[in-house]
Amino acid sequence: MKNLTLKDIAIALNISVTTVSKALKNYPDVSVKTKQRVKAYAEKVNFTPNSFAAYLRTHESKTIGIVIPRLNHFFFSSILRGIITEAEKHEYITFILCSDESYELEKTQIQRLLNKNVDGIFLSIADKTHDLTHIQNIMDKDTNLVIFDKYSKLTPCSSVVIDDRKAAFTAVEHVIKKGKKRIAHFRGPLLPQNSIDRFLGYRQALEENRIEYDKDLVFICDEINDSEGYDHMQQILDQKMDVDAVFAVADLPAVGAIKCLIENKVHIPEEVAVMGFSNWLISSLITPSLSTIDQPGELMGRKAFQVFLDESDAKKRKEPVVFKKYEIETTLIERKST
Amino acid sequence: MKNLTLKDIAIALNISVTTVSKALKNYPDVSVKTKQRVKAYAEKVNFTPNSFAAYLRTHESKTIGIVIPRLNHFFFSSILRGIITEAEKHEYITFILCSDESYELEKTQIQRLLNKNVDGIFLSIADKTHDLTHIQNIMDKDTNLVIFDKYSKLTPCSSVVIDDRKAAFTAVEHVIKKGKKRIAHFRGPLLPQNSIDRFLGYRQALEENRIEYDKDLVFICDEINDSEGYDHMQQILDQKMDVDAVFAVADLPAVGAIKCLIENKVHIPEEVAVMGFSNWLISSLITPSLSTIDQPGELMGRKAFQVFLDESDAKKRKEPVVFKKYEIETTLIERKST
DNA sequence: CTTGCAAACGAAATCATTTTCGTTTTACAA
DNA sequence: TTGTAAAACGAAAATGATTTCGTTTGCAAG
Repeated sequence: MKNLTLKDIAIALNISVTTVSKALKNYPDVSVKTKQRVKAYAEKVNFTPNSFAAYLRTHESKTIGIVIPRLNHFFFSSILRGIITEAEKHEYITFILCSDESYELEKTQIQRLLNKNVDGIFLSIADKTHDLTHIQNIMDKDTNLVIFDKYSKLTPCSSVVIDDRKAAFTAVEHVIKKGKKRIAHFRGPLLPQNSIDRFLGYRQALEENRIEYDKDLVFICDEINDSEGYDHMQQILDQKMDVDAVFAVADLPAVGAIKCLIENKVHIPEEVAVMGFSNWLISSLITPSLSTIDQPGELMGRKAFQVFLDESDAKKRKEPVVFKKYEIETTLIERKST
Repeated sequence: MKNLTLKDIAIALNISVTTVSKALKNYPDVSVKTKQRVKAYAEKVNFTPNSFAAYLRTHESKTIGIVIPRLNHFFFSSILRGIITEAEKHEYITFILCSDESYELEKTQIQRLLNKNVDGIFLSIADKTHDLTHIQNIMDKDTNLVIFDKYSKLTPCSSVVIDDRKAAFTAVEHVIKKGKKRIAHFRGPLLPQNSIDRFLGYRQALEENRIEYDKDLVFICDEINDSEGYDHMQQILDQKMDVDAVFAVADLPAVGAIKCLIENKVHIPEEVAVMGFSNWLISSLITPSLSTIDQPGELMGRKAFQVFLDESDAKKRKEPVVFKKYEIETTLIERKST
């Protein structure tokens, strides 16, 4: 069964293709009677206009694309959900690509989205992304771009992020208020701004509470997973370091640390408290449950789409687009691990 | 900066649009010299053909669509990853939609994909899907369909699944071998075939090991999450039921059960063993770690795409398409909870 | 010098929709 | 009855790539 076209309807009703098209789009120069006839028939035969042909004229694909560094990732999945559901409400449909934290892939995938003439691109840049020529390509093609979570300070576009520094500050201060003074930090890799900012928040919290910063208490997680957290924790225990709390850059390393502490029969939080970051589902399910910072992914996704829509509208009205940085509020979630 | 077209290249090189198109697609009736000239120029100006215009002639969109019931879900994310990465290798790009387990949404989303003229649809049907008219729409439009994980026995298409019954059988037998005899089952809702099959596997394992089936030991999880597992477990403890193991339909309810057991200071696995299903990341991270059945999502996704590709090729060669059911192997993962 | 043929190129149709612009029809006042 | 404006409709161009079918050119054989 081949696809129905305007022509088929036109022949069936013995009118022109033009009139059918206009009737369906409520043009004023079609009589009410004809409109009804056309719409009724289109409904009956379940006609839907061919989006490809439509694009050729309108140059609106009603399509967006998302590039994220990881797919199997609670936080990014939440963002996806936010963008997709919001997009659906506005009749947009979403391509998804995963860069696997690779700059090369990120580049080709963006090119692929541009080739598909998406109306907007949503990007969380990979840890290893160093230059921004691929982003320039998006600009050159005049495609809307919204960056979320992982950003670079240099990108000429709007972004939806959290205040990593402030959130980390809150997290560490919470631990300090619990009476902890020797707080280790499992930080992320050197490159993405997020891990830098969270580290800075950590330092600032120490500083403002007159706790001396000890660089030996900072451990780098090259990959943000549980085993790095486990290993760092084990090292702390092996070396009998004086540590009474850990603030991890994300929930997974924190969970790894907890696993290690349990296996070594160290009491949480009495002997060592553990603080995560992101509020993944897992943080509420482990025992003891993990205190963390809630990073509302779905909300960020929805906001990102709205930003896109606003800029898209502005462009249509030929207004100048001003780039903004939207900071979504995070909240401290206190659980048993602190 | 507007999009480059064949015409732009043609003008620049002072040849016809036809020749440019043919040169880029390696037609034999273009001289080697011209081909080189065209390709070099196209490369230089970073030309990519407009996919919408191409579709209009070829009727191949090089696009696929996935509809899944949940997005923020470890197993489905893995499948996504499998399909997307495999699709990318073959120059396909992927739309994603989420039905939220709603039949209505599933229906409209499939319609949306059909409107976008995707070459193939990958579907895991929602729990609440009862009739299959929307699937008929896919057939009517002669679009390839591959069903994975959640399937219905009635759908006229290929599917990539696991043998839920056998896997559940293996899981329960494992628990029995550990010396357990009073094994409760937290089953899924009544509708999807998976929870039925897992339940049947559970019964079969009991039967073949001469353990009497006790319907009071079967609890239904309407939503497959941790809190239902927690609540059922609490009920078992409150009523002091004679239970020495639990086999849950999925990892989340199993994790809930573990949480409950820990809080009630019941020893795992000595007093009560817990068996999950799916091998979510979380199952290896909690303490005690959860024994489970590994359901290789990414592999299933890759297989699903290959099935699509095969059927797609068969269609192109006008060969008849025979629908097959591919069963992916699952493996028992023994951890501390048993 | 013609004919035949292959190599190289291009005109034009095609895909399905949108939209401009022109034509026909209708309605109503003069 | 005629004139005129508005209402209703349709022809055709345009979107950009693909592909069929011709056309041109050069060259060799007859």
